[in-house]
Amino acid sequence: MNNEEASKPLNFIETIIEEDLKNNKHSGRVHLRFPPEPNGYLHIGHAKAICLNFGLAEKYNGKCNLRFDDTNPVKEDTEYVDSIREDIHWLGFDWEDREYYASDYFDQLYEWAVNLIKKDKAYVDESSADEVAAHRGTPTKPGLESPYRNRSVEENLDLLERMKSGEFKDGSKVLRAKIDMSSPNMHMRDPVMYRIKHAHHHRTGDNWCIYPMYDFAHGQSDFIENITHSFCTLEFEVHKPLYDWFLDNIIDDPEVNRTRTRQTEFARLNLNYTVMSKRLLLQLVQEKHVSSWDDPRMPTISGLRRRGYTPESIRNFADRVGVAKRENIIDIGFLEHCIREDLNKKAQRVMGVLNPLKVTIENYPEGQEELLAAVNNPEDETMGMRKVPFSKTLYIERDDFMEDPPKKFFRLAPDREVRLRYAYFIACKDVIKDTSGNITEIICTYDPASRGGNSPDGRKVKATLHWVSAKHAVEAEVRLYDRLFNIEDPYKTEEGKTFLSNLNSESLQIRKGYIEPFIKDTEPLDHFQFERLGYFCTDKDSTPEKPVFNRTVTLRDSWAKHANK
RNA sequence: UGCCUCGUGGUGUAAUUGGCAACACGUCUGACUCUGGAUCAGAAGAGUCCAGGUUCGAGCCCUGGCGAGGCAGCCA
Repeated sequence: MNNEEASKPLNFIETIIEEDLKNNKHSGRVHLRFPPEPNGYLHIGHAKAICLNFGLAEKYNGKCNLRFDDTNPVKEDTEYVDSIREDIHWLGFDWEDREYYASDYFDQLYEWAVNLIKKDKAYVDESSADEVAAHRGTPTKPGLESPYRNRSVEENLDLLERMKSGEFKDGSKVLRAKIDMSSPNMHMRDPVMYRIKHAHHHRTGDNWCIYPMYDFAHGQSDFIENITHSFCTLEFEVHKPLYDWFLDNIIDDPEVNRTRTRQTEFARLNLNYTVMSKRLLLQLVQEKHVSSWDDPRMPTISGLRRRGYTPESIRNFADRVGVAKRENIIDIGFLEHCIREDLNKKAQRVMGVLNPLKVTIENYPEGQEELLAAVNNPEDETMGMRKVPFSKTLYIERDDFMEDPPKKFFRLAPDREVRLRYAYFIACKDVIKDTSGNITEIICTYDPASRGGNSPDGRKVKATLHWVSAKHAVEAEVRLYDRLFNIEDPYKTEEGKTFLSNLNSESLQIRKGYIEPFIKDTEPLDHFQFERLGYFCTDKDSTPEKPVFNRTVTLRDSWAKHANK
């Protein structure tokens, strides 16, 4: 731990860990785990949990396991385990050889279930699912005991064995813990431990036809792996008494029980202008509202990666949003701040025009070309310089010219002079329009003495524009992304509508861009700043013949802010 | 009308045995600038959900309210 870390105030989770360390509860060990279910792609909310668990392990010189919580074969798939592995590694974390699966523990769990029956703490119930639900009561009304609750140990043992051997149909029987049907905590009302599912499991194949429930697998998995602290999100808070009940009834040694893992809950991450539920993200993918799980508009880690987010920016974001128990909604602008901050330091600068306006420099010699020196990154001298070609016919951004400019518009206008970055001062002399009055071209003159961007007489210009030589420009597809939803809270809908009605129909706009030749050899995941426009990232669809860029985020734009007022 | 958890600037997170409510993002000024970017300097913005109580002193302790979220899958 460095000094900066040591002086930073602790969050409530670090306080718990340090307290346990101080009391030597686990002999100085900190051993955590990140336990995703492989039923979907990881999103930025998971990134918070990943950074929390792996980050804490790093900070306290401990370990963090990756454990797939794969107790429900009908929802899970190896495609998801592969993506989860890739995403965590990409974020920069490593679980070494500690990649575990809840399904690794099926034998042990079964043995514990048998033991619980022997202690008369579990029974086989053959009520239907509807009956079980009806008998459970409601949060305000106690439940009713099942008619099968008091079978003999022998009968229960026999029935469980036969459930396991495949004798019964799905849904016909369950194994339940015998706890308290009148508990004020619904989860303690004889929770289901095992259900019958004749389904193929991505790892255990057809070995099993009964599968443990989350509650009967999670705490025990933590225990088996010798986890010291089990961090999960708030919705599991009401499960904690059950987490403890199973372990208390499984572990016979009181000393082991005293030091075993404890669950601590924290508030999950929420972001405005997006949704963070795997179910809804799956729906967006399946119904083709987005192209895939890694569509750059998705809040998935793979989507953010493709969008151009860096691991550092996400880790920094996770670190800075902090962790607490109260519900929170983080402004997506804060995530954007984090990526701008990182890319500002790292990104290669390049000039590109996305909405071109042709400029002819009338006093520039026909056929002449020259190379002008440009800085690759003003924030990082070591990134060096490059040459940008200049010629008589250029493109500038259409927004950078106004025939009749308002008061605070500094850019190009008739008879006004501006600088072309790293090139020359130019002044607008004429405007050419088509028959319907649209501007098709502007005619400018340049000042040869201002080569490189400064005029020897010291005169100032109020604006510097980016530009590209028409002849040398590389054509590219540029994908401009915006927020996926129109409103902060996509769940807020009119009567009878779903979150889909809040989808932003303009979240993707495709443009043909003209980029300086420097980007010719770009490869997927390269980051650039297109000067004055934003940060861009080469897409995986990109080819040398047809480069494709995704806009990660715009630059901050105080003019746009002013213009919108 | 049950149980659990949580209420601190617009947003998020702090305030370690009670001691002038701090930091970040955002917002607004100004400086600088070959990116209306970055950077730098500054400002506004909460008296800590409410009401009582203990105390010289309460965001923190006590009591009572109010509000928000979670819990009734053979999902996790």
